[in-house]
Amino acid sequence: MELPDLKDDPYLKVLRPLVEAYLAFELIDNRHIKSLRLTPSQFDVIATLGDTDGLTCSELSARTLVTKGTLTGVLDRLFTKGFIRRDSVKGDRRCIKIQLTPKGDKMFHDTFAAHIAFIKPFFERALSQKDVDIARSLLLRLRDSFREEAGPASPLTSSSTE
Amino acid sequence: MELPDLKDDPYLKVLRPLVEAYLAFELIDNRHIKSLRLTPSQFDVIATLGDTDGLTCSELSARTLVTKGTLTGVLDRLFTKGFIRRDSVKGDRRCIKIQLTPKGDKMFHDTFAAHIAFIKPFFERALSQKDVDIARSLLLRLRDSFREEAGPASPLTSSSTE
DNA sequence: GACGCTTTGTCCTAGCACGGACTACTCTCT
DNA sequence: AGAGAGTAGTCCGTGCTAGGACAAAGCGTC
Repeated sequence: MELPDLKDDPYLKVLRPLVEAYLAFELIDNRHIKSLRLTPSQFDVIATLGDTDGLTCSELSARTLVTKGTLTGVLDRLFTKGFIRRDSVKGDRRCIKIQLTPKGDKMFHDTFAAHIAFIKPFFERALSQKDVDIARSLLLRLRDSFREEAGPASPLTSSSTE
Repeated sequence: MELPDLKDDPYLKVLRPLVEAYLAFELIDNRHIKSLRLTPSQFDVIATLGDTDGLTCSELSARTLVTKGTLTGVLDRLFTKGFIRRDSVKGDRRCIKIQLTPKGDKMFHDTFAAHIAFIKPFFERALSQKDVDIARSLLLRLRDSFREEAGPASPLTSSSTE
């Protein structure tokens, strides 16, 4: 994407690698998820629901990379696959509590740890322990630079700023 | 996405920052592109076509992040906006040469440098010159780790392995 | 209780992603 | 020349995305 010919610029020298590293990761990641007969969004939702006792749609879209509007369709497909239930919530008839079914829970336990184990060696192979710490720190500084003036950057991965 | 609770694992400590840094960048980047009344894919195509004397569809999809199948639609929309021409190629009637129109060329020159200038400060602010070199090296190692056993990873950003 | 304001989830539009199927054309090999 | 293999671009199906519009429901105030 918009990877410039002006890439000789010293500061932009990190743009391409950032994009390329992420895309290379994403390719591998998605390929593995696909082998589970899930889409990335579906995996995201199942992983987020795992080991909880149910979340509402808005909680789900806040904790995943799936926006509110998209969530409806993703949940529809997970529902027809039998992985989730939609229960009404006592006390607030606007909300719907999304929960994993036993089948969904099995999917979560069968695949989640396996997925992590699959991903991990790619990092181990590339970076030493020390490298990890350095990379982590630099990436977080970059992230924060982009987040700072980003306006309402949405609480996407707002998690621990760590 | 699939960001684990197992994130205490030392090697995965770099997964979240990688994803978050990229997404934070992408948010800013796309926001600016949108202000130009273009989509990221459209910008990608225009930037790639800029300062060339025309590319075929397959060259375009090799140099951008837009796949062959998606390209048709993207080009359709750029065509109706008057930014590109589709000319037949002498000597190979399978090919179509995609070229910027004067209007497209103006768009390219007006916006490309401006976009780079817009992005650059975010990097400058976060990283010193030295940091850039380190980050670059680590990210490239990560990228290559993911690319190695990636099978036919498609010549996406195959550019210089640098 | 009636007024407004916010939140929740759904639906809609335009656009993009991928991969597979398909047609049209070119190239290679015999 | 003819057969087979490869390439170029299009089209299709399924799914995802952002953002905006919307109705239903809850909350605050008077």
